[in-house]
Amino acid sequence: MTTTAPRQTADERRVAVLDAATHEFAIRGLYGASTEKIARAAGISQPYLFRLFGSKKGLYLAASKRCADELYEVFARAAEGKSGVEALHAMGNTYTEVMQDRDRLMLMLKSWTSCDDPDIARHTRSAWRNLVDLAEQVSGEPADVVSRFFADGMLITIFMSLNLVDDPEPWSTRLLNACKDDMTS
Amino acid sequence: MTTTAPRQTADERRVAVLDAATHEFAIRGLYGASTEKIARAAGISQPYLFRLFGSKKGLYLAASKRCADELYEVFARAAEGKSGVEALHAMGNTYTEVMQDRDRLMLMLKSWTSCDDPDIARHTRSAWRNLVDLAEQVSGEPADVVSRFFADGMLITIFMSLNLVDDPEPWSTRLLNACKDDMTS
DNA sequence: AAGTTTTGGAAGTAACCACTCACTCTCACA
DNA sequence: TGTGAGAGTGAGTGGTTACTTCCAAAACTT
Repeated sequence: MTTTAPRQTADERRVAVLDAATHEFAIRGLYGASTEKIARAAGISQPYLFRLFGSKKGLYLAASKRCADELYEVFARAAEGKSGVEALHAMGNTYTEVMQDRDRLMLMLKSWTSCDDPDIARHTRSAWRNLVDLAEQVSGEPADVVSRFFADGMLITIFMSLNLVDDPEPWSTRLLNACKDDMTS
Repeated sequence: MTTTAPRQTADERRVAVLDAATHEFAIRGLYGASTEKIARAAGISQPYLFRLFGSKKGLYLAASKRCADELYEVFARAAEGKSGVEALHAMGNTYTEVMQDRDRLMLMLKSWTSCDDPDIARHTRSAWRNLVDLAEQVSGEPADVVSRFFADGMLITIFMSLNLVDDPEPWSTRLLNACKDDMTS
């Protein structure tokens, strides 16, 4: 008597695959990750993964897109009903929370820096444009304030990827404190 | 009558291999780049590449290290005889010049964001520590000024990798102008 | 001239890769 | 009860990969 695995809809499977893919791509990148490992981690066979997402790059873009969309949503919700620097601070606070999820952090970062693939570059540019538009419109602050918001965000992001937040050094603590002061409340 | 290729010393070859490796790793990253292609681009066979550098990761680290060392040197020379924000501005100006070399830019960025490998992470942290120490000591400015210097640098770097400097959009120009204003002179 | 070191490569090896083909099984519904 | 659509995979396929073994020839040393 063999136990029959419960069936799922394709959409449910897609979510599971995206979760596994986010993890693998975050660690090893587009080229380093293996579709076989992703499929097994999602509990399906490798051929089915290709049926669901077409190609490895298709899967990468889907995972990357989901990440970017979620970040946008979180930002928009955080700033709801706020304006000015108050809105920016709300977004900044949310950002550091969201990026505690290391898979999310590393996948975003990898997409931002893997722009030698034109498809990834196009997606990344549009994700950035959306975020900047949101920050400018919702805050109404001038470019130098918004610029500083994103610049501080980038430094924090790089330092998080280097694990300098959980495992700090004196110099990194100095810089982080300074830029957190004007990014969050 | 076959023309005999002139022999070179191992050190000369190593330089050629590092040049080729910097290019390939910058575009495709540690996992995506092929040692075969790097060897051919450097004008040698693949086995000899492994003799010169031991392993693919060894080569990656060597290329990455050379890049970081050169950046440090360039910074130190730019700030020579200067202090305060003047020193930072000199370093900022040099930075944007140096990073015109896209191979250098992308390889640095890839190292900063490929920290799931402990060896790469260790190297990246120490490179960052050196740069921050230099900026703090040579400028003598407080942490918030130095922090802003690096934060602006990060935003510029990401935007350069996204080609938003050579192929700008209105929103990116706004942000870039704002942060260039207080990073360079 | 003999011997040693160093530069350099031809020819593998074993593992892994993205992706395909042909196929089975389940289940909703007519 | 039968049929068709969607869920799911075993077994490949052709190609690439990092890395090794072993050998050759040039160049330096004595």
